Amino acid sequence: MTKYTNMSRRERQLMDAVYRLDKASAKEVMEYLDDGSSYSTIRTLLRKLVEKGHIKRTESGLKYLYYPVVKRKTASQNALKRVVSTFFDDSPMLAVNSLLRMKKGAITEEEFKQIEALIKKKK
Amino acid sequence: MTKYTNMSRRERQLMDAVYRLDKASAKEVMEYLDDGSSYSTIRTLLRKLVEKGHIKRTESGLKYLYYPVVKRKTASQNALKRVVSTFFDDSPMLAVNSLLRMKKGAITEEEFKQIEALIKKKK
DNA sequence: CCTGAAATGTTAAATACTTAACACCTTCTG
DNA sequence: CAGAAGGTGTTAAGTATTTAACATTTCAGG
Repeated sequence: MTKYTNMSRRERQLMDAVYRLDKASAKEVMEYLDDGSSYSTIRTLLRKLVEKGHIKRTESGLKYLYYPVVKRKTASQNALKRVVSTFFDDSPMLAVNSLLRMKKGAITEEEFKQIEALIKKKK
Repeated sequence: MTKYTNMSRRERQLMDAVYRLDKASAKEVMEYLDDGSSYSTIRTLLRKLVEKGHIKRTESGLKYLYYPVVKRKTASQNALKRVVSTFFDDSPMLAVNSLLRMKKGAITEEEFKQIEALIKKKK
């Protein structure tokens, strides 16, 4: 039984915005998305996300700031897992491969060192 | 203006199934998902995806096999890009980092060689 | 042949998502 | 202190998604 608790398209879109902005007012989210939706619409969507427990909000002066319930780090791991599972046969290494190819420009010395260190730790 | 042509929740779910199965009949998709949806439901969803141009189908005996229009490789790159952009500040290297940490168990000699080769090519 | 299994095609109701209008509440400013 | 600016809360209509029923087709076996 595949559980099926993902978000709707729009909810996902809003969540992505909130994750990128880290913590944002309705206005900031609206400006970030910049897709013509009214301020009212964005507010309603954010409220729904709060109701569903995906984000919380905190007062900041007279307005609210919204932020994700699941920490960015956790969410990023989940997102990667999903991609790895769907497209890379559950092999993180295949995904690494793909990312390295994707990267524009050279890999700097520093980046190289970092990867090397991680790999050593693993071995 | 953020364009907003993503799929619905359910569509995304079906597409993921099709990508994992590579090419599958409605029945196979249903069994893969195993979420209690009726066969009829799965078929309707697949038909919609065909209508929207996300998948195609080909006859195989008396049934149809469905397969994605966008190749697995392309789709995987897009998916990675989205995650990297949302959660890793557009830095593929940060995502690599995260993937290496995620990987269970050690990194084999072969895997290490492969990464090394890729990095060399980049430098 | 004729019947059942395994598909498919079509359609429509139920639910969920999406959008935005309208009314109200604080500040700030002239 | 009136009213504009920038917030908020509530509500409801319009769309899209989601589900599944029902009718139809094809083919294999008795």
